[in-house]
Amino acid sequence: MQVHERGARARTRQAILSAAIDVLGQNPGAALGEIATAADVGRTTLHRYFPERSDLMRAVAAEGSARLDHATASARLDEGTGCAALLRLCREYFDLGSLLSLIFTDPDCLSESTPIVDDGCDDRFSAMIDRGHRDGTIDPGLPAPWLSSLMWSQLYAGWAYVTQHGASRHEVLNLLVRTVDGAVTPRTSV
Amino acid sequence: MQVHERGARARTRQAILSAAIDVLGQNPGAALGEIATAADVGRTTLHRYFPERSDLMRAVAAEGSARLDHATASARLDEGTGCAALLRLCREYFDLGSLLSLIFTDPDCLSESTPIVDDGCDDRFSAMIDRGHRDGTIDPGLPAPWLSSLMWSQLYAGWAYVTQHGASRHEVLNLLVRTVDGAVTPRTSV
DNA sequence: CTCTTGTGGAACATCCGCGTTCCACTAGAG
DNA sequence: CTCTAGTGGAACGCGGATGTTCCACAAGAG
Repeated sequence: MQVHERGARARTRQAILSAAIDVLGQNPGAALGEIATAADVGRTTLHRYFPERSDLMRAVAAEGSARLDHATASARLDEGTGCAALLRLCREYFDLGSLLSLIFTDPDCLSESTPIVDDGCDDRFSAMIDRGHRDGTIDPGLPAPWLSSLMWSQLYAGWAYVTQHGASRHEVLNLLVRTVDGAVTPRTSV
Repeated sequence: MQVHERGARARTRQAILSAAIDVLGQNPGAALGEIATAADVGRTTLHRYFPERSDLMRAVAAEGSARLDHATASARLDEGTGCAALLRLCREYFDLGSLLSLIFTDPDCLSESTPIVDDGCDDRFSAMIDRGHRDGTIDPGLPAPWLSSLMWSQLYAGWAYVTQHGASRHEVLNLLVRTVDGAVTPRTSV
């Protein structure tokens, strides 16, 4: 039954990739043995799916980019005010979980597949920020690249806060949205 | 002249430590040879000052903690409103430069010497935030530990922005202060 | 000058992660 | 049952980083 074979192989491959994202997020220089242990497979099996470390890194980058693109699509960046879209994006990205650590601690990993994070060169993101500048929901003094850095750093801080302090994802997400909202909203009094 | 000898040894030791902070900040797993090259000394000399890698790491942690404490003291956390003190702290910490990268990419490194960063367990920091909560300059809905995470993540984002985008330190610091200020200031309209 | 100090280079043994190979075990298809 | 796919363990060679030793060189003190 080839379908079952593919199912088993696909399942193992996915387990390795998920474990790799978790482990590499906390330690980009982790040994392959650690990843194999985390995935609950032997190191031999890992090498059977990804002969060299670089093969695994490429697959991790592809998986991460796919999850990232899915989250971006779910945020519907072109709907509502610029600020509302930005906060929707924060909520979607926050669900990426441990992938946030990997994106932040190993920027070069994903940057070759999807150079979104560091460079603010994502057209959709820039367009969203520009819309916010025009509709008055985002401070025009804050350029899109800086807001990209701002958002990613707070996402990482929030995720680290959850994992290290054992706080509720929901509560931390609320704090995060609150501070991002406050940071980008034009100051009415001043 | 023992003074001169001590001066020479202290100078070399300091050069190694500064180079280690720079190099390890960009790559926590850097080889000792890279650090030695960056410090413009031979690998033999590095081992003469720090026999094992762990010795160097400890010294780096001590040096980082010292710089951190000095910056904290310069911010005079007990003067002015809570928000003003927080922004002063951001300005002082931003001057730490490449040490920011090390603190953020290798949290375990300094956490044993000065567990400030992740835990919001610094009493002076908590007192400053509490004062801000009372004097109305910091949103009472934002707890001190989260503001600590927020501040550090923004500092790292700002430093990375300077090093990668080649932006002016002054401009980036202004953006940083602007967004931190907006994030913590209570919303008057809402 | 000589002697001490600080240094750098070369060589070496060692350790650890990587990549490979081979073999034994288990579960499901037939 | 047999056969096959998938897996895990043991062992090996390789390469890079580490830690050590020895020796040569330069600069300043005496």
